[in-house]
Amino acid sequence: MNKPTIRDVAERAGVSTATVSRALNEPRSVSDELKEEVMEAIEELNYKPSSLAQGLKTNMTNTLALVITDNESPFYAKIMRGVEDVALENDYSLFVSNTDEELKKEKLYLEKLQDKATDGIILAPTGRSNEKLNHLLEFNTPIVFIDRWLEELKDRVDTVLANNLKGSYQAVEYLLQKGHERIGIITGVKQVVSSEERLEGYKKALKDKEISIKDELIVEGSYTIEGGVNALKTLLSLKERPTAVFVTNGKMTMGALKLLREKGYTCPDDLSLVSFDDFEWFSILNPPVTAVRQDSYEIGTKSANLLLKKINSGNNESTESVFRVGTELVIRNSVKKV
Amino acid sequence: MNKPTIRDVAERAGVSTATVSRALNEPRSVSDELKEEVMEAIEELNYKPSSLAQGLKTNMTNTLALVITDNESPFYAKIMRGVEDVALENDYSLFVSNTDEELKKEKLYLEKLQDKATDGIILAPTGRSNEKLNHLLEFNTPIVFIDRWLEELKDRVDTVLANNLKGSYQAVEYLLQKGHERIGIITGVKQVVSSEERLEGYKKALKDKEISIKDELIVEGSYTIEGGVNALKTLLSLKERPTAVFVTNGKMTMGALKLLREKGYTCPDDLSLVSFDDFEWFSILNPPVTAVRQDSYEIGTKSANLLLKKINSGNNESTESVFRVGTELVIRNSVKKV
DNA sequence: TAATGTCTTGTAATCGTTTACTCAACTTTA
DNA sequence: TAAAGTTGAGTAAACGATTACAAGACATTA
Repeated sequence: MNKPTIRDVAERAGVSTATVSRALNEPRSVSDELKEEVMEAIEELNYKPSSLAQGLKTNMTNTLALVITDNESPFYAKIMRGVEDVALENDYSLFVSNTDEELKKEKLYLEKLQDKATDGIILAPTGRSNEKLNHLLEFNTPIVFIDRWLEELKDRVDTVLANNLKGSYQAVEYLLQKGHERIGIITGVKQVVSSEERLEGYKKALKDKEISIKDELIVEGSYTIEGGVNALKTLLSLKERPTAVFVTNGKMTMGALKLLREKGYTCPDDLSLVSFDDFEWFSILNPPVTAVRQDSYEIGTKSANLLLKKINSGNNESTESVFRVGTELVIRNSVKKV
Repeated sequence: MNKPTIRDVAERAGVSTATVSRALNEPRSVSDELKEEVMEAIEELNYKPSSLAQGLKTNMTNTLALVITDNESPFYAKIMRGVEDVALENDYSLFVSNTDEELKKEKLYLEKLQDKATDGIILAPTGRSNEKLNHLLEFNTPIVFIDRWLEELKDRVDTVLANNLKGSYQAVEYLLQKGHERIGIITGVKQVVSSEERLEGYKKALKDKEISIKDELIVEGSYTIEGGVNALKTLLSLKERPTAVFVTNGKMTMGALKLLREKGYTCPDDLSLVSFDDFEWFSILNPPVTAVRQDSYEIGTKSANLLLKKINSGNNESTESVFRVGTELVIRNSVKKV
């Protein structure tokens, strides 16, 4: 059976297509009798207006896109939830895609989105600028960044992200309170703000306690499990080992814990650990891991609401530009007092 | 700046819109000179054909939809990855939505998809039939089920799912080998095949060893963390406790482990445990959890490929109807010998 | 009663593509 | 050299909605 069109409905109800359209879009302008006839026909045929045709005519598709780096990460999975909930509430559908931190894939997806005529895009940029993004901006597609931003576009695109500096500061401050002074940090992907900010929080906390910052204690883990493993390996091979590490995202924490287990080290006895990102399963680990929780669901809802506001206002200028979402240190048992 | 249309390109290249369209869709039918002119104009304007208009004309949108119950579950997150990878390879975009096991949300999303004119849908049905699904089928939208199916639609819709019975059987067989005889099972959502099959595997393994099946050892956990907690509570409150439990999905395993920790029980000393679903973090738990791994990535790729085949063949009849993906028992340390 | 305004409805153009038809300009063939 | 075939282009009609415009039927007003 073919999908019914507005013409089928019109015919069945004995009215013009204009009347059907009006019955649906501005019900008050149609008489009650006709309205009823129309609705009946719609019901009988299971008619739903074609979004394609509507979109073509109205230039609105009621579609958003979420472009993240990895939907398997609980961090992004929760963000996606937030975005989806807001989208659903406002009757928008959602495209989702993963870039795997690859600029190439980011470009590819943005290009596809250009022609899908998405009403707006929420993007976690991989870090470098790219021409497809500029095309989209030229054509006034509303865009909101999450978790990261691009320096060159900072004044044209709003960003929603956690208060990385504060969260990071709290984590390291906590380690200091517990008596640790030789604290390693495993950092994320270079050129990505969230990563840089977390490093800064670490430095600031140390500085405030007048503890010198040692380059050897700063190791890059590039936000992956493997990276976490290797970075911790490096830290553990230091002549003078750190007594604690601050791991700046959940995936790398997973890697770090894996390595500790393999090497037969126990946490926190041999090494204390605090993680940025708090995953659900942290609480059933042995020991339960102390972590900085960022409210990723809120990053999702906030960015989606922001995007919708832009779409609806038709105003594509950003005013406030950076929106911070709170963090919270969840203290468990992976840090020992020294 | 406004999005350039095919007319803008045609004008700039000094040809008709038909030529532009042909240059893009059947390059051999256009002379090299004109083709070059056209391509140049396209480049200069950053022109991308409007999918909306194309879709309206051709009835193909190059869009798939994935409707799952929970993208935060690693099981579905991996499936999504599989689907996305296949989609990207074939130049399709992907809508994703969560039903939270709610029939109401399932209906809502399916209804939205009807008018978006998605080329095909991959659905993890919540378990009960629904009229929106029937509408879609009436209008010949290709659909593939994953992880579950609906009895009434079994002959009209193909399904891709794990070999639940075998995986389950292996898990319980393993427990039996280790000397356990009083084995509890925490089952999933009722009316859902994957859940029923896992229960059956459990029963079959017991029967084959001529161990009687006790109703009190079968408790429903409805696939949620909370459910896992409560179900295990029930099992532990039995006069005669089981020495092992088989937990039939990863989320409930999380709940079970949570409860054990709270109660101060240790695994496997106080209770052995095997999980259906193998999550990445199982290996860093204490003890690492023995689990049945289902290749969810393959469920994703297989279902997507199947769907694409249906879309391309225009043939919406299902022939084989059920596709099974292998499982594997990953033995770690959560089962002790008795 | 005629003029004016309001309320409903229909007609037809339009959004940006694709594609069935045409047709002119060459090639080929006998 | 004339008939037939091949190529490469353009014209214009869809696809399924929305909406400016027109117009008929009433109600209102002077």
